[in-house]
Amino acid sequence: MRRAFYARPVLEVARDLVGCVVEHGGCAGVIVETEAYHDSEPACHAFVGLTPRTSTLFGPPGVAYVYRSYGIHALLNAVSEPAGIGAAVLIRALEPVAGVDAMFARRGVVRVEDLCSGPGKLTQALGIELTHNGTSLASGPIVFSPRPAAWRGVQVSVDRRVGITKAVELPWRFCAADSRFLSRRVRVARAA
DNA sequence: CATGGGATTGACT
DNA sequence: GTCAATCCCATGC
Repeated sequence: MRRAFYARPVLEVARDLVGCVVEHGGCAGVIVETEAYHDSEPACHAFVGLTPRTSTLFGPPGVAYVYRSYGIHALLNAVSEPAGIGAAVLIRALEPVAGVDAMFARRGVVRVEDLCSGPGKLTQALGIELTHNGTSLASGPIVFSPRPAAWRGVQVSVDRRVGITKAVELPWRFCAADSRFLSRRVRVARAA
């Protein structure tokens, strides 16, 4: 997708990225789970303002923001909203569609459901590293492309974000309904 | 310069 | 269900 796709409200970008394709390292997968982050809320790294770490988030949209989580995992985000606004979409899970053998080799698991069903898993499966921070999602090496025809009308479920301690109430997680490749099940809304 | 806290995962009880 | 691994960076002295 071009830059204009990402230069929109991050909630729209997060929803619209479900069903799109991510390619890297000879592998590809369809995005089945995303989360939105915005500098107006404390769960977002950009909440603290412009620092060396957050400069990617405040930069131009359509760029990869990759950072290390828990000292171990690289997490992939798509910088969104116009430059000057710190916002990004976290890619949390993929349905593997190409290069599955390479994914198994990188992951060392036996079930296809374990390849990309989490934000740290999918970066390992695709060989995405911290050095990809700041690279264009249009020209690569990580490339995002529009929904294949079969995903054009995908049903998207909404849920609260996973693994955060602040702004936990915001319904900013978007999942392909009924996908078996999610990092966790969508929590069904409880009756009031 | 020292400290502390994670947008997680996998191994283990 | 619990818990440690491990590193980047924001913050505070």
